[in-house]
Amino acid sequence: MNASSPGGRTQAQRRAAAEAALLRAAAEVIAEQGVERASLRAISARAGRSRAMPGYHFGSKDALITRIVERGHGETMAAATAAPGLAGNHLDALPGLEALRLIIETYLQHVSSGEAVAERAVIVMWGASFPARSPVPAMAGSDRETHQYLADFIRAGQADGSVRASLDADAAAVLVMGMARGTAALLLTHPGTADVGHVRQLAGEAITASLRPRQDQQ
Amino acid sequence: MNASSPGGRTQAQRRAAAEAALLRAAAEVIAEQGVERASLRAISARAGRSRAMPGYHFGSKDALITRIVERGHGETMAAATAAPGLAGNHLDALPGLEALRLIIETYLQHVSSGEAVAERAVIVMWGASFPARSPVPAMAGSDRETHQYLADFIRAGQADGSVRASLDADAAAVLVMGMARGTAALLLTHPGTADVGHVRQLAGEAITASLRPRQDQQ
Amino acid sequence: MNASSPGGRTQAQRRAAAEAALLRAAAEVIAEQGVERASLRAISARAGRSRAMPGYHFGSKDALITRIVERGHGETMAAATAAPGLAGNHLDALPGLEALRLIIETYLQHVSSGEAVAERAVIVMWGASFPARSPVPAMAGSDRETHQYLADFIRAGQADGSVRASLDADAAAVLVMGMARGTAALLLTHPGTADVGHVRQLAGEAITASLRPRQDQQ
Amino acid sequence: MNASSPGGRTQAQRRAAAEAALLRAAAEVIAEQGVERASLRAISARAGRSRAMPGYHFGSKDALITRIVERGHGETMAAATAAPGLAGNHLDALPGLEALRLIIETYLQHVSSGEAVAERAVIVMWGASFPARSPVPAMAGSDRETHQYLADFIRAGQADGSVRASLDADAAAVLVMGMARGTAALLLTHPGTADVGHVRQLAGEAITASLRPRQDQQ
DNA sequence: CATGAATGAGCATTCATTCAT
DNA sequence: AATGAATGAATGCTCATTCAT
Repeated sequence: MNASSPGGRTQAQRRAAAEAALLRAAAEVIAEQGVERASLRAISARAGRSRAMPGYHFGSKDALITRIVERGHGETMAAATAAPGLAGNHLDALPGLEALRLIIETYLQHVSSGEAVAERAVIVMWGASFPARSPVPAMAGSDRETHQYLADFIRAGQADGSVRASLDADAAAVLVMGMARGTAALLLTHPGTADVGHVRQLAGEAITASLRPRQDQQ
Repeated sequence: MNASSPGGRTQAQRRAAAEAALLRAAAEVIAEQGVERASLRAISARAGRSRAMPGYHFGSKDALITRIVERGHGETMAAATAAPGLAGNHLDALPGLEALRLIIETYLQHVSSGEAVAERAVIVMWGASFPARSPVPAMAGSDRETHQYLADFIRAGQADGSVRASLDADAAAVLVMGMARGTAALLLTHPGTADVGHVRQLAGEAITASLRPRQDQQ
Repeated sequence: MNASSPGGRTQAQRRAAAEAALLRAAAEVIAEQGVERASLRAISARAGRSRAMPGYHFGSKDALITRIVERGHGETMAAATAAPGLAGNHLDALPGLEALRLIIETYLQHVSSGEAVAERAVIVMWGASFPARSPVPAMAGSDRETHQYLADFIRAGQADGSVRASLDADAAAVLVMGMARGTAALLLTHPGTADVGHVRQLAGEAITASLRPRQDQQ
Repeated sequence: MNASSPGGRTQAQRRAAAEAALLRAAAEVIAEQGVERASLRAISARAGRSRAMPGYHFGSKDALITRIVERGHGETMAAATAAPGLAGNHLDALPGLEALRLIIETYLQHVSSGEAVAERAVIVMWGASFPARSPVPAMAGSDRETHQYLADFIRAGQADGSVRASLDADAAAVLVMGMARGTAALLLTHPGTADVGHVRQLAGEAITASLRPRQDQQ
């Protein structure tokens, strides 16, 4: 765009690179120290930039946090959608209950892999949002989106018969989301307590067994 | 003890009352503002005491937090044990799976009631313990105790036949605990999203359906 | 005095014992930590008494400090007077210059012995009195007494011919006192730097050589 | 460096000016109130800066104190080297004993002049270093340097014959340094007690008379 | 476009002191 | 006579933010 950028990298590109470096550093520091303890100084230092960069690029710490929340939400959604068990199929092609189980198992697998810094940061920020006056207001919206995302799959499952029609879709979504986030948090904070694969499989079974139409029981 | 205190309030009683007031106030402020934002000033003010009291009674903020964690852990255990559905029976008299379901349902009921300040504070502190370097080190021990408590019921269920013998008791305990804490957190942070009773019932069904011996499937 | 003290120890004796224990503990803590860092809590703890005892017995920290200053001053004077080289004679029987030299050498010997807690505390409090607004106001009076004590010996020496008549007795007293206190402080803070005996002997020679009547010059 | 600063005050200059103002203010407050009573608030206020500046420029109070110690040490050395009696000559050109006497007399003159804020601060910090656990750890190194500086002159005097060869140079250095610091402290804390000129002259005579080779005695 | 100097608010903690017992 | 509970003031320090360069 700007003809004055000689090296082939436009200013917009440099700006985007700087922001990406800051966001990555922020996610790392947040995952390590928590939202409140993650100082802009530490984030700037880890990103190798000057202390004023966060304010310059994002305006305030709250705005930076909001960006991290959105970014982590997006990455989590993308990772869930790109489930390894899909084999090219789209998630919507599966029965609702199967899609739900696959999403949760993929999520637990992904989070526990140790590579998902953004997802870990999201869990940390989720934890920080528990107080009544949350210092991460952006988390509320992200949570609502996640809830709707899961509830929609449950309703789809009720439509296609894979999910029991009589149950409250919102309550089921709260259960599924709470189970996924809660077990993920425990797996991260208490790594050696249980085998990740077993937990993941059990989580899938719990979803399937509790949401499917009643077969044998009356 | 001291005969010179005629009014019925000994110094030990006054001290205990002051500590109780501080602990109650601390739990409230933590539930409202979070662990880091809960300043000793605010806690003292809410307890109606001077700013130096937390330091005088507990030595440091960390020690106060530890006390709150222990207290909340104890109250949670007591509330779970005193389940309303027990009707005088002891928890150990039930089959392991039934006891587990009762504990979790009681917990969710209790937390959502709005009266359980200590339990809500525990959830908030649990959320604060998600970063790799947790500012609530005492939470780790409390979590481990809770895990063992649940795992023991699961193993008891495997012994009495109410829980599938082939599953990993630790993995199951992680799932149950994660589900309970995670759904409780969601119910607290997003109150109107789903009906508490439905979520509680679904949680119980998820536990029962996923841990009981397989009946129909193969 | 009080007939209600059964054990043979009167209340006045018990009071004196408590005060002595507090004063000894205070001198120790002051020698270790300095005047400002010597908290009444630490002093009480070292004396094995309750935290309110200093205030009860001395009224305030300043008053306690004043008592320590007076006590240390007295002990220093007593130690200087009981010089080991006197062999029964009284200090006043010696020529003024010789008495002065003996006082200083005894003082340096005594302070460096490691047993003189009160004297070390006096040096520490002397150091604390260097700021323009001293937190040890009692030190000024003690210093003045010491100055007069030394100046009197110098004037006596001028009268008996052992000290040069032409010199300013006050200036000489400042020099002698500064030399004694300053070298004592250095010996205490930098123990291994020089041999105590050499320093003590040199100090004596410096006093003798600079204050005696001129023999060879002119 | 930066061409965009037209007014002649670069950022580096502003930083240096701010640090100098803080150091000067710190020396003043320390000389007045002592090291422990010299709060960063008071220092900032006297420097006309905000309360966060000491932390920003020096990191901690200890680091600031260390800077003051080094600065005062340097100024003291510079003042001693630039003795008014030198008349262009270098200090090393004099006999060792003469140089030593000149250094001490210059020091006493300089300190008593009332203009030497840094030197007075050094004396105050020296006094604060008397406790066994000194709150001014940087003073130890500064003292050692001063000791070596003086001991080297004494050894040079022994080499050139102006100082008695048989004496312990380290012991003599302790005596000279203790005398200088001690008398300076007394002159500052008890201004009217003795004439500064007399004390200074007597100090010089004491050094000369006690360190020179014995002429008449024996 | 980007930096670092500078600020004011807030934090946990320690202290000498006072008071009821 | 003696204790420990309780207080308000003060301290060093960290932080997000703003501003001149």
